[in-house]
Amino acid sequence: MMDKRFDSKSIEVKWYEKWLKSGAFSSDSSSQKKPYVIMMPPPNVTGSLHIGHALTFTIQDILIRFHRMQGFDVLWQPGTDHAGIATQMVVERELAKSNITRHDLGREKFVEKVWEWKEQSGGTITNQLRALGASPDWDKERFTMDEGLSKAVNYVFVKLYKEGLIYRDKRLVNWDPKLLTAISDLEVEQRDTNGKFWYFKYPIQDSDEFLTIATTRPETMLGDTAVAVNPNDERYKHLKGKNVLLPIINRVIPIIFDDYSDPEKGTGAVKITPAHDFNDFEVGKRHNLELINIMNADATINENGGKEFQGLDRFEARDRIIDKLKTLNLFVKEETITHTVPHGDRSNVIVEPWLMDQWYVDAKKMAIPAIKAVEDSKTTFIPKNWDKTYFEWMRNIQPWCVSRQLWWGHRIPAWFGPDNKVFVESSEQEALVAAEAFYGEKVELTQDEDVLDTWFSSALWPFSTLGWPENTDDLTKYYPTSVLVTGFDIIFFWVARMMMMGLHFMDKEVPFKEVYIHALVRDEKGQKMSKSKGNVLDPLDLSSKYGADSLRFTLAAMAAQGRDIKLSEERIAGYRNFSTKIWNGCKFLEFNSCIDNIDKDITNIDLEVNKWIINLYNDLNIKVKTAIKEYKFNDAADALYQFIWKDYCDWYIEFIKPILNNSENLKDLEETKYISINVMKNVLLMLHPIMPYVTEEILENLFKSSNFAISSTWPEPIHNELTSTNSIDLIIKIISSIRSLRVEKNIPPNAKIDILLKNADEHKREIIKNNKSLITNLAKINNITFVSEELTQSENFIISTIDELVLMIPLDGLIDTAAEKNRLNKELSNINNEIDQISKRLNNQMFIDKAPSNVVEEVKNKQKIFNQRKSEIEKALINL
RNA sequence: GGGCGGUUAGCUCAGUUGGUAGAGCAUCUCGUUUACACCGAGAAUGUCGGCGGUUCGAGACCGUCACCGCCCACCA
Repeated sequence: MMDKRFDSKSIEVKWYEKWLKSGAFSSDSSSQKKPYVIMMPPPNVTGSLHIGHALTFTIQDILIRFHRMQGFDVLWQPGTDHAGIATQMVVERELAKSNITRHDLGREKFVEKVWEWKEQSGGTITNQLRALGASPDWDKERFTMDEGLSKAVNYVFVKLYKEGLIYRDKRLVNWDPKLLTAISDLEVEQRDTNGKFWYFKYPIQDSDEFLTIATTRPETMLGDTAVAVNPNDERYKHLKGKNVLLPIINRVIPIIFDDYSDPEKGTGAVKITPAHDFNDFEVGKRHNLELINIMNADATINENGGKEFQGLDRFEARDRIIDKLKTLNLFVKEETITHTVPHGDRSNVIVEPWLMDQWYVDAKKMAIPAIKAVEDSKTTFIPKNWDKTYFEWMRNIQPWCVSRQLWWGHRIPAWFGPDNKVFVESSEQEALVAAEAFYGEKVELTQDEDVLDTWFSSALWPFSTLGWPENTDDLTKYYPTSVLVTGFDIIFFWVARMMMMGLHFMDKEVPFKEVYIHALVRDEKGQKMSKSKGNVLDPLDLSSKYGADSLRFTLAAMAAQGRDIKLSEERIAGYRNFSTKIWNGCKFLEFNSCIDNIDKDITNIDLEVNKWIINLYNDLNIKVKTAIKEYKFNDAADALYQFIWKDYCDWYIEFIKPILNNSENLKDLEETKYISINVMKNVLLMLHPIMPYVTEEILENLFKSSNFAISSTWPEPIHNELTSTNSIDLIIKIISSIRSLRVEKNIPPNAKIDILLKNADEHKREIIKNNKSLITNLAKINNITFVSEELTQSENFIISTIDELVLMIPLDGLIDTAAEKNRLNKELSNINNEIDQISKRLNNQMFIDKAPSNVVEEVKNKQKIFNQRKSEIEKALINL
């Protein structure tokens, strides 16, 4: 005898091994099958699996398993991302434990260390993926820094440079003074911060007047090269052509007139620091202002800030400057404000706009075809409205700063000659050749120290993983890919950039035809999960506690919900119960040796119950297939849950118990064994993409199947020549009514009672007679008698109405008259409400005239039934 | 400031061509009949955020207000 509970843990490892060994995960570019391709968003090699990964990979695995069963040549391309900053930080932290910095090691040694670390722990996340049951083509696993992909990165950089789409520029960058690297706009997070607004007086040259300015960053005044006022600001019109004397530094700087200055803000006069503020930089360009850089890379004040402050940290300098201005009597006031301040998303420190040379991609130009492709529906977003987000960003895209002052990453293939002339070539040899041609002699070159933004290589992922720039079979067959599955948080970081690069390099072909955007997982209160809040749900814990299947089913069931998924552990526990339910239901079939008939060929299906479950199964088959194709995973999960638990286990199994126990009627027995097992087998196959483990285990262990679900074909509807019949639905209604009355009237569970049925027409009598045993068994009654219209209601009956049917239970002396009156009155008032509603509609001539006739008919029919029920209950009340 | 969402049962949420509201969980009552107590049977539960409009008919469509959330840009 099997265990009552299904033990997920013991079978998961076993099945994963079996799948791997069977080659089920492998794609085959030489097969004639049509391709279905998903590029797995490569997780950070430093990472470990969090619940968001679990969601995205579960969805992808469902799609992959589904399409594999649909007969596609499926490629789910796995891999990991070198994650420049993140990985470098991890390894630096490791080194810090032994009091070593990366500078102690030097670049080459450090990078070696990172590779070592990657070899050791880089496989963590992919191993965790296996625990989830993910079925990518592991043989094709790639890493963004492996040889082939690095070659692609190099090729792209050089090509784009030569096309003028990559260039070097000196402008303000977002400088992270902790990580000591530039970061892109997207890596900057604006955070609400409590700060202060300080007002200072700048003395006007050759005058007793002062100009009062306001600032949130007093330290930047050391680099001021102007004060701006609005040309239309009456208060300052008289200052045209004047200068102010910058306090402390004692630099004479002009008062300039520029629309940038907003008379409503602060004092209407704004200090201009072109080297340390993005807006001021633009103003500076317009007015030809000097750019004075006052900071070092670590955000300490440099020599341009004056002896007094040189070497101080920016915040310390700020305090000192305020003090100094106070002593100079130039301090006016301070206000406490909340404002947004840019922070580095990795370092969490305030970033400084800093003037320097960096490499940029001309994103504006590259975005044009990427925008058009979505406008023309070459690529579509699901849900549709995400294309707005995409357009919004793409149409306002800024130059993409792709250089990073890190050591871990793809080193930029640029070499500098003696006079800083740059040579961008795919190798040092080629750069040397180019330099020699340029200078007319052999020269020494030094390679650019910087590496590329990690997203630069990720942007190539859909084709670099397939062997590009070589023209491989994989590339021909699998590009463009079918769908990209991801969260909305990386539409900008990744989706947009893959579109740009894909269209540019792959012969104007989009990298994916569809982009399915799913929600982000939050905790049960809707908060972002984070380690510091301690509200993290670890998918591996959950998986080992409840089984990977339960976690997967939960995520699928919640997948279609809004933007956020609020995940609670209880929900997963609920679906763990579902696996147990399936297991037990199937055990019942096994116990009744239904498997004997799994391959029988029975064509005539006679029993109503069997026809009934077949019809429900056929509906389910279409529903699940459609739902998955439309990315409505919750619909698929709900439909399966409903069918298995309610329809199959609660009703069908109960219905067939007497048939299976009665070996006298061999024909019914054989038919029922055959249908019960085949329907369940097919449902398990349909469930397999969502719950791969339990389905495999049941098919093999209980149903003795020799084929794996993973490589089975998707089941088809069966016996769909059967005309649908509602007879079982009527039976179910009758049983439910009787049960309901029993509980309400406190009729002992084991008391066998009789029931009387009134108002049953020939057709209904036929159905009820044919299925009498179902009713008597499940409602625990003795007998059903049809009675005529004339039978008078007496106090010996309790009644219930099912459409026009009247169900009566004779109960001599057992009726609590008052309670029964109560119940009937309540029912009556419900019915009256319904009748009121219906009458209102039917009395409305406009409704009769304008509504479609079938709707009107429906309402009239309802009216008839409710009126019948009303009169029955009124009769009963009178007789009480 | 620009954009995108949300507001439905105690909780979490479904509800795609407008026909009169559903699921899971939680709650309460009853029950161990040989698949399952991670179970079964039953019960209770809603002015579908407010107001206005379109319509015979609105949870759904339009307008407007309120509250909540997210993204982008900014507050010198």
